[in-house]
Amino acid sequence: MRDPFHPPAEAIELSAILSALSDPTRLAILVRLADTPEEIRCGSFGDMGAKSNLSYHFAKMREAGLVTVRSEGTSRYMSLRRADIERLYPGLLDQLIASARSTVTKAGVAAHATGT
Amino acid sequence: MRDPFHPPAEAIELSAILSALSDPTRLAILVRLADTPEEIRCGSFGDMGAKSNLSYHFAKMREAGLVTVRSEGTSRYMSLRRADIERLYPGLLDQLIASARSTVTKAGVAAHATGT
DNA sequence: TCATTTGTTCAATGACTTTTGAACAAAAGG
DNA sequence: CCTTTTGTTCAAAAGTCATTGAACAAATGA
Repeated sequence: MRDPFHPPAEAIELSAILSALSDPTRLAILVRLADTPEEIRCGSFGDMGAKSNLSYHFAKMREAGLVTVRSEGTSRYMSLRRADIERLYPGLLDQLIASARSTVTKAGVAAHATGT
Repeated sequence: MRDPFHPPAEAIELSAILSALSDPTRLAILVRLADTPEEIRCGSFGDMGAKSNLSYHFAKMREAGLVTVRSEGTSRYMSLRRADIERLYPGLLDQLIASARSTVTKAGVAAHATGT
């Protein structure tokens, strides 16, 4: 499979980053990516919904400039574009991750509402 | 005019905050609010678009828990809900303001794209 | 009372979002 | 070659978003 398109760093817009993270599922994906030092295989998010829907969420995050996606065999591996985002918006990504962590549980979805 | 509804602090969701700030006009409003120590009269944003559209944007920000709106005479005054947001998501609001400042110019809309 | 100021609400429009299942594509393994 | 694995793309549906101008409401001031 071919590697997908990624926007160049200069084209990463703040509003697009926030838009990408305005969805609870994608916030949960962010936290999982932040909690994992290596790349994550896209398939390992299977507990978060249907394949086609996840594919849609991955594309959103990739098009916003939040993640890099790499193809290998039949699989795809994702990781955060830490350096690019840090250079454009210093401190932003870490802060978003910290805030998201307080909202997202290990299970994958929102807490706060349930009081945990 | 009656004061509008505001969500209680516990109901302020991260995804709603990010959603409210995923729009360039509202990011510009955020920066203007952050740059002004006192409340701002809603009418003073007239350079950012049509009245009815601004009213829509104000409502979005208010419903997300980002701002407080107070009525006085025929006017409305807006300010950031700094304390509430700081307690729920420490550091988040200041970071978003800092990042937004690098994207938004005094004129009101986006820079970065134009290279300024 | 009548007009002005300030802002909201409404209806309409066109565009985007999220979600689903079915169809498709590409690599790998038998 | 056939099958399995992994993931994308497509079409459809239902919902939300941003924007506009017109109509409305409420306070103020002549």
